[in-house]
Amino acid sequence: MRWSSYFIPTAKEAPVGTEAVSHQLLLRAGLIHMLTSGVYSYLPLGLRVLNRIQDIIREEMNAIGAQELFLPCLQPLELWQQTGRDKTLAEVMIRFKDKRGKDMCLGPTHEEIITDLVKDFVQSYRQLPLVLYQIQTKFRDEIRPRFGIVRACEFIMKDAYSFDRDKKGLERNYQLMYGAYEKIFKRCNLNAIAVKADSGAMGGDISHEFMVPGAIGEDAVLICNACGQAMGGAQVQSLENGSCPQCAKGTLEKKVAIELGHIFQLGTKYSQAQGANFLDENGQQQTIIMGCYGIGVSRLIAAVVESHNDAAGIIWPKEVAPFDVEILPVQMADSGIMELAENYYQDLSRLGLEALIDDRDVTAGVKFNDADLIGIPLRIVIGKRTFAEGKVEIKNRRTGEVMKLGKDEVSSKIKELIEKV
RNA sequence: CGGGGAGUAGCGCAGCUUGGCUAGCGCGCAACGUUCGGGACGUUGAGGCCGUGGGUUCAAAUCCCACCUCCCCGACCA
Repeated sequence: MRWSSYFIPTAKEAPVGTEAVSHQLLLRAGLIHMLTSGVYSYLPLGLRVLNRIQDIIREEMNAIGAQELFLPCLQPLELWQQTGRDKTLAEVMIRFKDKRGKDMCLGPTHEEIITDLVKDFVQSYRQLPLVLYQIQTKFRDEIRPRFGIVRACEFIMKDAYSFDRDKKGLERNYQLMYGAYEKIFKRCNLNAIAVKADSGAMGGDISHEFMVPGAIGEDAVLICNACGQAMGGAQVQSLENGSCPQCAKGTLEKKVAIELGHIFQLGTKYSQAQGANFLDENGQQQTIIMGCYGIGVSRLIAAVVESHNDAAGIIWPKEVAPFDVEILPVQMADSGIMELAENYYQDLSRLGLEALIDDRDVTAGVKFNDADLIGIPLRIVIGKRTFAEGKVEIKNRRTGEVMKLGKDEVSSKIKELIEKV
């Protein structure tokens, strides 16, 4: 992409009232824009990051045999009345009547919808297990939206649902999801820790939350300073200032954290209420055993920025960066420099790399500062300082390290350099 | 919903206490010139229902009342 014609509205100052670093940087770097409280637009740069995170999630979900589908967010309230969650989720549910006066809502989550779907198509144990997932917009009229896209009223979630004939199958799928979640967060360069959690409005017995401790967050985790054991959920309250129940040696340190994902062994809460049954090999009717597994996809963007930034801006991990490389020609008036920049741009796209070339006619300082702000991991700086000697500079956004390369080596070595970022 | 703060140009702010003439400043934006490796400089210019509605007054950004919106702290959640 050419910066001059690409929509990246960067800002020097953070908008008033923003507190979280990730919120400020996402706004300043032109990734998101607020429409109203808790409702955000994703601008081209933000959408690129979102897409890369979604790609990672899809790969890991598909790898454990989950199948992607896409459910409606426009939903009849009667499905929610079957489980009673029209009442338990009443606070956050956005409800309205359609033209015929029918009660409708915008889906705050999708357990009822998927159970209704599966009920219609699964009749036999031969069709189980089944694991389905989607990446979808959820609507929750949050009591208090916070920290930009960390808690939004309209947000993107990956939600997966497992359907098994017995508890053993559920436990197996639960473990597979657990493993996939660890991989997803690791690939996003997030230091997530899994803690046992309360099931809350979802229901069921066992559940785990994946938390990333940091400067902000709406949750808290306790971490033992001796054995490293992490605890969350109800334990945060009950064990605060206590000694570690795991090793009995260390004390527990409280840290705020962002909840990235939550997995639940639901059991039969929904299948029973909605009549999702199957026949076993003896012709006996059984209730499907369910699990559900959520990741706050849009929230991950904020969590990554919260974990990877410095005073100058965002430092994208290469796995989720909106571009692989930024090409920064310093002297626009120098035709040799511009030609080389254009050649790199062509070469990189031939190599399958996403490059952003800053072809704006602005001073070097503006380009350097904006480059730091939007945080592309690797930067090729072409300027007269080194151009005359046939060299260009490669700068690592994270370390600040600058390497000089012969101008003809760049295209052949760039992939290797990106790998090492 | 309870408690606190704030709405003045695209963004950041001053002015309000003690009403008064054409509502200012910085950034950004447009044009021209000089600059050109870490947010350059000069000149000129465009851009405002001062959150909304009502009231007080000769006169309201400023005083009074009501409402709306946003942010921060609590309960909820990915």
